[in-house]
Amino acid sequence: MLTKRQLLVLKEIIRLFTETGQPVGSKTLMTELPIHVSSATIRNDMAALEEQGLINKTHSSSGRVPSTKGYRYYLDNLVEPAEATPRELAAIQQGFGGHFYKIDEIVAQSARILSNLTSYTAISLGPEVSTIKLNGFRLVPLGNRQVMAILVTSNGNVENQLFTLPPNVASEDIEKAIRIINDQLVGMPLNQVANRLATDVPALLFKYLSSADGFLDIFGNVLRQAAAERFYVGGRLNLMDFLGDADVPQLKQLYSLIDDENGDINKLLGPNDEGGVHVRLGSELTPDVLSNLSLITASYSVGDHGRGMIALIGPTQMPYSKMIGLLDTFRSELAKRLTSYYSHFDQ
Amino acid sequence: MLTKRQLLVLKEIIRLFTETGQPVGSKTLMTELPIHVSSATIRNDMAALEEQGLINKTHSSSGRVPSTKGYRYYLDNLVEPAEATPRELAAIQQGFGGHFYKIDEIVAQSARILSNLTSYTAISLGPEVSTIKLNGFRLVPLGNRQVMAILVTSNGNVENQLFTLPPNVASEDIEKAIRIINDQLVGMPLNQVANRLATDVPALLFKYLSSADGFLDIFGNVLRQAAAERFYVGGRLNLMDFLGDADVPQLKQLYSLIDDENGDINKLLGPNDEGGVHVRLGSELTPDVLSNLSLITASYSVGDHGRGMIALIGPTQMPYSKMIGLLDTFRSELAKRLTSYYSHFDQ
DNA sequence: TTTAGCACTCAAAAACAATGAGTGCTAATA
DNA sequence: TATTAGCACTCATTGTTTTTGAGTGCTAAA
Repeated sequence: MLTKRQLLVLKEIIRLFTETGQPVGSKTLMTELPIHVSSATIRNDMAALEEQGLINKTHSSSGRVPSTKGYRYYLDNLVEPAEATPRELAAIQQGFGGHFYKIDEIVAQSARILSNLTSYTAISLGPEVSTIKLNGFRLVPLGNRQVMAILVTSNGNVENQLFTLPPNVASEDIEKAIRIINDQLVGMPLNQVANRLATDVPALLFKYLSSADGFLDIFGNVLRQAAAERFYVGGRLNLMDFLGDADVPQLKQLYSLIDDENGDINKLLGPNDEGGVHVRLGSELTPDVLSNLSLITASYSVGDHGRGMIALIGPTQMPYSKMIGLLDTFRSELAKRLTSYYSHFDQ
Repeated sequence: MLTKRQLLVLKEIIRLFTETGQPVGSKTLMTELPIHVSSATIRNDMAALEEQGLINKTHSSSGRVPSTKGYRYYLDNLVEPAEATPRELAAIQQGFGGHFYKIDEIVAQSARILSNLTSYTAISLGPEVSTIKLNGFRLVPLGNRQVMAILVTSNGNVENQLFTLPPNVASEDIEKAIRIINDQLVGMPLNQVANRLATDVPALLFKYLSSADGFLDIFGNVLRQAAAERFYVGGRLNLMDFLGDADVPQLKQLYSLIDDENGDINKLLGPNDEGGVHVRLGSELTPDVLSNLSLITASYSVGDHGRGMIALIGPTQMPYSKMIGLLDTFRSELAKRLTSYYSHFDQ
């Protein structure tokens, strides 16, 4: 349908537009293209490309700009991912170099590294498995009726929360509660634990304890924390650089979207079922705020510790070949780092 | 030096400019002022005010705008703080109504409430005392060589950090270390503890333990966390509303300033020695990014639990009388809430 | 199929005019 | 002496017109 030269023209338009941000005209293309044809010939090709909806004019006598459809075609057929440079690889590895005590620290760090590397905004979603189990639950009395609740999961995650006991709670009651929890629930997947907490566990506790209410709340709370899907954003401020000059209202909307801790981030990122690097842009993106942006996602797997996802928000005119290659390298480095982290808990 | 009518004119210019954001002309003033004089008379007064540098023209034939000096004069001599409305008071009290397990939760909440109430950006700095003492230090083993370090201070603050033991650490060593720490340091002000941690404590530990290095790191870390001055920002996004349309670079600078967790926030807020509500604006503010903004600070004291501070960043043309009154009410409500919180630890 | 040539389009910049809110000054007035 | 009416003047803002130039589509020749 499209000739080889026309594809070359499309590719070049995307390259130049990405570089300069300006519509690309036939004369410019004539000097930039590796082949030697006149500007009139290129104009004919451009007319064909426009016919297909792959490029657009900003006004009747302007140069051309790639359309969403054009980018889509480019991404599906033409783009050649560029390897990450040694310098980039080194930056990634150095970023992951330190010692981490929690998965979340690694995940947060991954968002920082990626945003630094790209100058875009990165969102990192840690690996998640439905098979995480409850490894233990403690209450550490700290004096003054303050107690710290600590929940440990099979993947080495630790959640804690401080709370204050009601005045009338007996300390043997606490110990009993702890014993019951640990006897009954340890070794069970977290979602099952949550289930039982909603069904038979309360009765069980009430059988032995005088007042189990506050206790249940706390346990439920920490459990929810442990099961919650957390994500980390790196390079928040970068949005301001690439998001159109002065579109402050859009900026604000975007930040609310990103900062919304309890909002469903998956709605934004999409499912992370398949491996590989995916790009969605413009009208392909669901919340309308993103309509002039581009979202690159890459999922990775950490053995049987589940799949995570890392995403990049940037302008539509991204250097895709570079970014796709970089993200591909990045996700495998991140997976490597997480695997090494988990190896402590696998013996 | 200035006549009564001139002051009235200044006050009215500030009121109108705050309301409309537009330069105020002599005709407008004529209709708005409570007294009846001609626009020419007002023009003469305006000339006098301009002579003093209290108001400015934006161009040679424009209306007048209050200068920084004009605002300063207004704040020092003319402003009449307005009482917080019952509705505002109710909002504050409702915001502080819930149960809090940590001081920091209250402080963070205070920033949220204040920013909601004002639509500006609020910074809240919790009460800080040099007399906080170390109440205890624990290490809770969690399995897999993971340990949670917990530090409790005399004001009920609890800091914790997760870490992993090196493979060769004996558990009796840990207990010994804990015992030494608690015997030697509990009851001592945090800064003294930090001091001793830098001087004689290491030797002490090394005397009894084979390897105390990682252990010291952890303790030092948690101690630093406990002693750190933390602040909370509410209504971050509001900056975008009142900071000039489209001055994205300034926005970005401001956010870096505010988000900088380890930066010295006191440099921004100034000392909180005196009580009362203070306003600084324009060129009176030190980081230049703030030069077209206004910063209202209010400090409060929570008995012998030290002094805290709450601040508001907004546009220079704020409704000062309202804001000053509101902040005054707010700080006393916050102090009340904190006092009630601390009362648990005072018996 | 490609290309030279040319008329045509239109955003952007520049030049110009009109409007009107607001000023400073002067001279008359209370 | 303080106030005011009157008037010429200034200048940001808005609207209009012109000019420019990059870029296009089309036609006819190579």
